[in-house]
Amino acid sequence: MRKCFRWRPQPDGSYLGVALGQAARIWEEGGRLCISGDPGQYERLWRSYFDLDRDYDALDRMMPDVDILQKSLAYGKGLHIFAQDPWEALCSFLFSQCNHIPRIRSIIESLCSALGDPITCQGETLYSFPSAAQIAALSLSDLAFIRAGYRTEYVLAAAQRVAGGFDLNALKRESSEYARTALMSFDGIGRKVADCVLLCGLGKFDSFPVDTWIRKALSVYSAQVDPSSFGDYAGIVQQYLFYYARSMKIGK
DNA sequence: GAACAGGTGAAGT
DNA sequence: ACTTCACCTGTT
Repeated sequence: MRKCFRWRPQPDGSYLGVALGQAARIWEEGGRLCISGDPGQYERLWRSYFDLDRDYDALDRMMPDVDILQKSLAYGKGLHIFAQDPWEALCSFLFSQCNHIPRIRSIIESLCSALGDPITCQGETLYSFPSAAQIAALSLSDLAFIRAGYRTEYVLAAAQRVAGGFDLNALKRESSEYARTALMSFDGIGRKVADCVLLCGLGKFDSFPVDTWIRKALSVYSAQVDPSSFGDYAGIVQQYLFYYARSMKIGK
């Protein structure tokens, strides 16, 4: 839920969201995750999207005895990294630069509700994330309504490139290094955004995005962390750290 | 109303 | 190679 901007809490405690063109309601019942829809849809979509087959508890045994890492692990217990669509992840993290989470959300929501396809789920209407082609068909001034400032140009240029044939999904099969370099060739994508897309959009769990919160937390606790020592759990460690640092406002 | 926000890229040392 | 700054705009 942390790095995903499209699941909204509902009055009854459940969450409503859209992913990969499908809508669902999710809630917790007796400590277990429940997802609306039929078993076929679960197998096809949600099982991999919510990353339900990974052993997140492996970190309990692997996490070094470093104060802040242990605190983060205890605090964020239960977190999962969602397998977002690469294009949606790319846009979301382009919007995220120098922005607060509520504003990122509102930019994405206005984009989706204006351009996405409507999907009904249990009486609610939600909207899919617009494809690159849908966005590429518009001009910069057409897109002014999303109020994303200078980031709109980045997203429009990326949309034109992806709609023109750049295959983001194909990067899943490449090495993290190759995919990172490819992502950083987009205007407005630097190391941090690229690493977020690697982790949340391309399933590269060795990616460890370093943002201001991670930087501050590590420096306040004067902790030395070598992401590569975590192997394919680096991204999950990063999520624990981020969530803890952000919630505690470490360094503020 | 200034300062800042889950960065980036260009220009300046 | 390291430091500084502008970039759009909503919130604090």
